[in-house]
Amino acid sequence: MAETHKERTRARILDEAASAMRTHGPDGIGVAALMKRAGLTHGGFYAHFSSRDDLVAHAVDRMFADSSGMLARHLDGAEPRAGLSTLIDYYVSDRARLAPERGCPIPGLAGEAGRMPAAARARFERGIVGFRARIAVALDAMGCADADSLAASVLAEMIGAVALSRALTDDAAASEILANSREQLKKRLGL
Amino acid sequence: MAETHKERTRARILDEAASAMRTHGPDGIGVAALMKRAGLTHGGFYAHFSSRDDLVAHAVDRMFADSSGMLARHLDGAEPRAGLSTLIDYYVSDRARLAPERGCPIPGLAGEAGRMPAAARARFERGIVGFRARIAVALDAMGCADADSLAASVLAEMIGAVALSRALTDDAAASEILANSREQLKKRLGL
DNA sequence: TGTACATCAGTGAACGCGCGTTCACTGATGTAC
DNA sequence: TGTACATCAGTGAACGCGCGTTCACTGATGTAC
Repeated sequence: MAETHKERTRARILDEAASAMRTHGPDGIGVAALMKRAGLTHGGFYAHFSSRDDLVAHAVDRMFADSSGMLARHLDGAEPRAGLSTLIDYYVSDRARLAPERGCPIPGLAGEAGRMPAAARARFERGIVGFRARIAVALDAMGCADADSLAASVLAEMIGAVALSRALTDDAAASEILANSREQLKKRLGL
Repeated sequence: MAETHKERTRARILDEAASAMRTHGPDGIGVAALMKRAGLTHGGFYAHFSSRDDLVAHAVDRMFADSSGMLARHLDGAEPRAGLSTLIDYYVSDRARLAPERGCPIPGLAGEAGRMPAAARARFERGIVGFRARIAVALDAMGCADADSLAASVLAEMIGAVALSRALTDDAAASEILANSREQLKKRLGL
């Protein structure tokens, strides 16, 4: 069935919310500013979401939907070693560091996930668990004995490196952190 | 010289601010609530800090002072392998996961560091660089060839694992993430 | 095909509230003589 | 040692502002006949 006008509007609001929240955090954008970005007035917000908390929860889903598509593009149907290698290069990168408004929300928001409203937090958790599982599947296909445990460790370094690099103001130092972790990650995995 | 009454009061405000901000983020506590926690009324705040941004900057310093003391306790004067091993066990732990209000601010705040006011961000960056350097010194003393690069990678996994574990609501899963990373980190470093 | 009407996405003014900040004031403390 | 006075940490009322939320209304859209 075709997407209705209302569904398209809602998607537009969610896109803007996901983008703003990845950059500025869950409290980083207000209802009025968000609706303005979506080309609407603030009063109309409540035709689409029951409250701001409701928006945050759905925005988290929206962010992980993007993230999941990115994982699929690298891992699905690819040879596992090659897939993981390109995933690491893509994820632990200056592109990711410099464009927090797009891509995976974990590096920017993991620290605040515990303070999110309950519904948003639960969806964030689901996103993390899913990400880790995708990596574990690839490691398992590579013949890793402790794929699950290693997947968690790899995810931790990936998101830790991106988060650290974003916290630095020195561009060269930030870039170097990422290069280090790409190298160390691939070395650990024998890629 | 003895600490004056005013200095003691200021330290009390900073302690409360550091504790609240580690848990609730830089915007997580207001001036009024903070001063109440310190046993004062909100108007007195401006006798100690020129603005809320000024407070945040000094609170970041306060957090890293605690963190630096913790590093010194584990690494200074200890055999480097033993020091790093106990540091990893202490840092990547359920204790750290469950008590974000104390200890190192990096896992909880790295994602938001980029959005902090400039002065706070600069201090946060200094804290990260210092932490990494302490680990690098220990790795170098162990005879590591690429101590600097490895130190960044290790720090990334340490803070990534703690951040991930705090984002999970499932206690067992959160605890397991930490156990995984402790094991993987020590394995990588040959500890 | 053309008119009448119901629906409902979106408008924009208004609300109560908590925020950071200001400021005239208080009252305890410590120095001067 | 005792009194007079200056200092200044802390008080508490008030400010303007932006927030999330509500609500009476508008006007374009699509269906019924």
